[in-house]
Amino acid sequence: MPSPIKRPLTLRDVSEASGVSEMTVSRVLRNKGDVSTATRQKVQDAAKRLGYVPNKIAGALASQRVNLVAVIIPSLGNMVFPEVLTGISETLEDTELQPVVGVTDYLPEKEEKVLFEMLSWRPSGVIIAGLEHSEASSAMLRQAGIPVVEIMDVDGEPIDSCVGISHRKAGRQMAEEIIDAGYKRIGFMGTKMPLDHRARKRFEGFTRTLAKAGIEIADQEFYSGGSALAKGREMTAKMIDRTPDLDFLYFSNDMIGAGGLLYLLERGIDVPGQIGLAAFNGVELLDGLPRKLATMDACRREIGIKAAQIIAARNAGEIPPEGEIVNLDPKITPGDTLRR
Amino acid sequence: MPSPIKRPLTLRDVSEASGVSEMTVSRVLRNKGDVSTATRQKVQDAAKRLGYVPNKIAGALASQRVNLVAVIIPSLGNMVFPEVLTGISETLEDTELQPVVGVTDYLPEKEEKVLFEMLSWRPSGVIIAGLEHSEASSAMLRQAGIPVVEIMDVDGEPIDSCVGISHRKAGRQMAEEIIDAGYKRIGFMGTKMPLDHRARKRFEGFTRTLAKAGIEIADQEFYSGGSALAKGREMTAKMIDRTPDLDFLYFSNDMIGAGGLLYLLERGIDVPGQIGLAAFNGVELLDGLPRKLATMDACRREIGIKAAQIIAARNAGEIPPEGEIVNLDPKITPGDTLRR
DNA sequence: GTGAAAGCGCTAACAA
DNA sequence: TTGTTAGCGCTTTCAC
Repeated sequence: MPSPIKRPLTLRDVSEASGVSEMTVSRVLRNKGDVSTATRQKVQDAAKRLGYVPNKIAGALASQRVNLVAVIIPSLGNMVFPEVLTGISETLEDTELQPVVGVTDYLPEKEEKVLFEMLSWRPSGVIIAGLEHSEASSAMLRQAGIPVVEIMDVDGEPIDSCVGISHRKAGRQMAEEIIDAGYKRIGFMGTKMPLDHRARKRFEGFTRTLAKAGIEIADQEFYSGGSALAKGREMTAKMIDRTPDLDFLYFSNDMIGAGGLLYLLERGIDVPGQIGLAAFNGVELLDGLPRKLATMDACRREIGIKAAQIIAARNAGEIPPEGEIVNLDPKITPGDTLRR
Repeated sequence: MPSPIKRPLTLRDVSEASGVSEMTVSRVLRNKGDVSTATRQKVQDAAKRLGYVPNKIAGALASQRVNLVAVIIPSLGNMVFPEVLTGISETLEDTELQPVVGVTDYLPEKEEKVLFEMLSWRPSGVIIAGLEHSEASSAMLRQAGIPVVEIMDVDGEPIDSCVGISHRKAGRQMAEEIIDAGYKRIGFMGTKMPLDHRARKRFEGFTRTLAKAGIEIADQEFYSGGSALAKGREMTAKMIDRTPDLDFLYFSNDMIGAGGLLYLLERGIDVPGQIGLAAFNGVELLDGLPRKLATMDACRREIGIKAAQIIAARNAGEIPPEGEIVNLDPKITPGDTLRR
């Protein structure tokens, strides 16, 4: 049993316990430089026996290298972001880099705070959601002198690199699909979030394309807070009540779309005969629904993977520090709530 | 526009730019000690103008204090854990502490790795899910010399403090409820995860209580991977096909429960008349379902809040470093899938 | 293959 | 109120 020392152990403790100089102990513990098998063994034994945990703070300060990647996202409650994180983690697992997550709750001030906080740990790179940042945040990112990858969106001016989809195009594509299918009286439901720029861009792309075809949104409804599934249900009820001649509902996310779908089916409304439905995101959840909701894949895992690859490559010095723009292609899943 | 310096700025830069000693600059930037308003102003101006971001690595090393709390959870995809995180974040927001999340994927080896990694940053405390850890992990936690709070579960021997519910009791309570309602032919569906000890304990509490009433699980089914909603649907279909005389289905989580519910309703089966249903977790999602699924609240936010409070109090030296055990009481939400 | 010395950028403790 | 000195625990560099 290891001795119950309260003060955290230092290299020196291992050095003394093994009779090897601190420097050599350090080398063994980092697998750096040539060390004879004998001393290596002595050191490893001692370290293990004592339960030594190296102090990264000191290591980072001395080496001027911190193998952390700051990942800044708006929320963890959305499922969309955990999926991006999965892609990032998977990719970084093959490197010495480690992701550290910060959450902004879609608030620019909080983004600023979180960013400042993370940069003060001198990470090797930053992956941050969105292209819209406050003056201060942009300045910090630019000054940081480390690779920065803005993700999820490509509609705008990246600071450095950028991996995502065009949400304007996503909105446009869905609108085209709906127009092609012959729907005319279209209702929209979304979140009451002026700061969710991606949702806003999708909406813009959507309405503009409809407008070009001479169609205007016939009704719309926004929500905030609460269970998205329940909100989708409620909003749908309200909307088809208020505007009974709607023949299509476009939801800004899958969860409210699922709520709407469940409600319509319960009411015995023919989907997609009487009313067509589409949403956005392509979350796994949808697989279990009674009918497959038309949606659009936002390439979340791919975004995470690509972003992490960019950081890793830059960190390894493989890529000249140049901005790279990766514009992924969101694909429509027609499902069976969109008549053909 | 700030000058485009590539080397990160140091205190010294601010000191030179403001004509104030490094030490006083440090004081201003940390709001520590008395500094005249004049110098304070000078320093703040200079820091802002240069875009100085303090180096926490150096600060932490010098002060021997790191205001980080390591939070170690099995997964981010489960919604349960983001909710715990929310409670933790909220609570720590009022302090100088910051949560840092690590994910284990329910793998003990990964837990060990993540723990080692996090401890090497010398955090001020650890919040870790579960009471079951490898020898090495337990040793690290014990040796760390910082407050450790094990969360989600109280059925076992905590290393230090512990906040959670008794999953055995949760299983027992649900079994009692079902027995009281007069159900006799009970099917169980859960995850194929020998390492999810909490699910295991719930199952044990459940079956034992049934056994005491002379009831045995009539059928069971386990899944892994994929969309939980879809799996719930599939498993339910398979099970009521295989064992048509079942009058109750108990699901180990709400998502598969929801899938089962949707399936049964679609098939036109009377719930809870012909078949009763219950699940576990009390996730918000359930609010939007056609029928309210009976479930049990696992007090997730509360657990996060309480755990963070313990760490914060210990960190502030308010509480003698003694193990505290908080046994929360999970409450049954009967919903309307359990006949009375 | 191994060790000694000199910092990394900041803060504690003390002095002025 | 302000400044000086001496590290924090490690790694870099260079000598052996």
